[in-house]
Amino acid sequence: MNYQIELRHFIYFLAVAEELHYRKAAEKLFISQPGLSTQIKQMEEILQTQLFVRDKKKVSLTPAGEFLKGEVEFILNHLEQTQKQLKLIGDGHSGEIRIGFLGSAMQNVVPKLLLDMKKKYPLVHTSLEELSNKAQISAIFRDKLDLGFVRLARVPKGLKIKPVFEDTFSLVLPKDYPLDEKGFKGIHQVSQDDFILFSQDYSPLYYDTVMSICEDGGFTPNVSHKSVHAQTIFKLVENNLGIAIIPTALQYGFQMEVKFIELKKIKQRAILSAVWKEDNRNPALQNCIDLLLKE
Amino acid sequence: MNYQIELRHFIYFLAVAEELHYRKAAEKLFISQPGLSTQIKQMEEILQTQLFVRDKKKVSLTPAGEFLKGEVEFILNHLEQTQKQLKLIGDGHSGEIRIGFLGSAMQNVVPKLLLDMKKKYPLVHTSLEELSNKAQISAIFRDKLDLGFVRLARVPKGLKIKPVFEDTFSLVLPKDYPLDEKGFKGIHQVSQDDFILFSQDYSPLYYDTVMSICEDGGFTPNVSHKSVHAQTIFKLVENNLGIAIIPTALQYGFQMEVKFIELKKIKQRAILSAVWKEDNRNPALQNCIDLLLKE
DNA sequence: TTTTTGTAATATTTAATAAGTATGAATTAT
DNA sequence: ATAATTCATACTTATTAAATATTACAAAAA
Repeated sequence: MNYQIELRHFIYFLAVAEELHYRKAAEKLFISQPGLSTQIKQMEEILQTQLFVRDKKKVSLTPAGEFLKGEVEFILNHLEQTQKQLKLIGDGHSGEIRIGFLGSAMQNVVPKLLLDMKKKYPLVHTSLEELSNKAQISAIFRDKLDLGFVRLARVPKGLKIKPVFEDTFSLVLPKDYPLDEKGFKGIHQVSQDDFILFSQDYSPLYYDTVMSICEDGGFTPNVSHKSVHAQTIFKLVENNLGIAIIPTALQYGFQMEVKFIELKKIKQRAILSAVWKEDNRNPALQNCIDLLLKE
Repeated sequence: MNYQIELRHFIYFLAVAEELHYRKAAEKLFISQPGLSTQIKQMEEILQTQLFVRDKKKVSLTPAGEFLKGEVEFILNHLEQTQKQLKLIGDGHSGEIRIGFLGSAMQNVVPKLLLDMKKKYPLVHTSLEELSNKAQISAIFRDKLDLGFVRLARVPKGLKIKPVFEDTFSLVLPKDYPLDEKGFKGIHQVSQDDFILFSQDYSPLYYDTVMSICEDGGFTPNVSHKSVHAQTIFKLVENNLGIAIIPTALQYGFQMEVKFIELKKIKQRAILSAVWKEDNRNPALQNCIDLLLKE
């Protein structure tokens, strides 16, 4: 008596509305004609609206039926589309990946990944956010980020980390500094200068690495300024407030009056790593990581 | 084995997606928990997509499930509306338009529209609901509302927005405040007062506009209270807890012991806009919009 | 530790109901 | 007339949703 309308009703209705003929519609649906009759009748009862006029020898739609036909076509199409879309998302071919990164990852790793993703999974959207190491780790834990690009040696339990880019370090010097690529023999030559570094808090690994570079050169650097922005560091160097050591990749993309000397002979490397949560449920993420690590 | 998805599945799914708890969802649906479990499982099989993660002790949605939740909300709302429309058409009327509005739209725009509609389309029913900007946008997206009246500068993709009423702002002052229309020279005269505003969350555009009015007056307002109801704001002003700036139209329709000074010389205007979904399928809506925009 | 509590998943049975068969009534065509 | 075609009704069968009872597992409490 008090049934609920179901999609089956809509499918049957549409067949009758198209054929305007119960037997033919029933054949198309591979059910018996009486079954179809009762279902349509039931449907009219549930909706409390007459949908067809059975006018002795021919069936036709009422205005309400005409309206419903349009709606049912829309609903069934929309449903089909939804199912397709759903399957894609479930298989990781669609959806969204939220990526966090350090500014320095924007020089090569991240853009390359975005291009590869777009090529292989054009339906996957990405959202990008520049964040500190710490903020990325925390965001990944809270499931606010799927993938991060950090400079860290290790990460808390539950997260996975893989190096994705290894870079040399470079000295950043003011344009008029009395030393150039040719004259450069070793890091000890700048031991008397003030140093401008990324703050320890922002990237402990970077900080420790730079310290060890200087130690290997036989001195402890005099750190005059700390910053979290490459832009700021360059600006300070430009204004003769000190010199810096940065991952080489960072020298591209800024318009600055400074010069660089790449520290090729030094063993330390600036390592950028990808981080993600082991049990992340985003199906698109695995595809993304596979793409990132495949080479 | 090879079943077909049914609306029942969607209704069950939505309950679980909302409660994230099988037993509670089952109770809400007045069915048994095992029945619900099997139906959801069947649904996942039919769709060939995992929708929930049952993580021993807690249930959560997969990205695919998250996507489906939004779609199901839309589909079920649309269906409900379709049934209502169908019944009206079957009964010889011609449909229903569901309108949402901010309280301030009730002073002129909405009543006028209702009168015009009644005159031109007497068989079209309207349902009205007072909602915040945000709630209207969300309801329009989920097909719970056909037309909204908001104060927003822009709306998400897929929605259309058109200004329909431009209003000045007015100062709201306590009855005994030592300033009146004659003595009023500019907004700077009230720069020392506390301000009571509609909350930023409720109407960001209003908030920003009031801020810019004060900035133009050379000060940053000291906001002491925020509210979402004009009634409350007037009450607070009446009790000398501060002064307010509101769209002028709001001053009508309330019985309050406050006085108003219209800020005629100020360039900012309170703009009320109509919003609707581009691909809304309600046939009565287009007529309504035409009527609304024709002047 | 063991017990209790709260959770979802199985197994089995029962009840609801969609769909089938057979048939009838009404209409048109021959 | 008679036959053929249409949809509706009565009744039966087969399918399947949903209920009951139970299990399995984990977390919280004793």
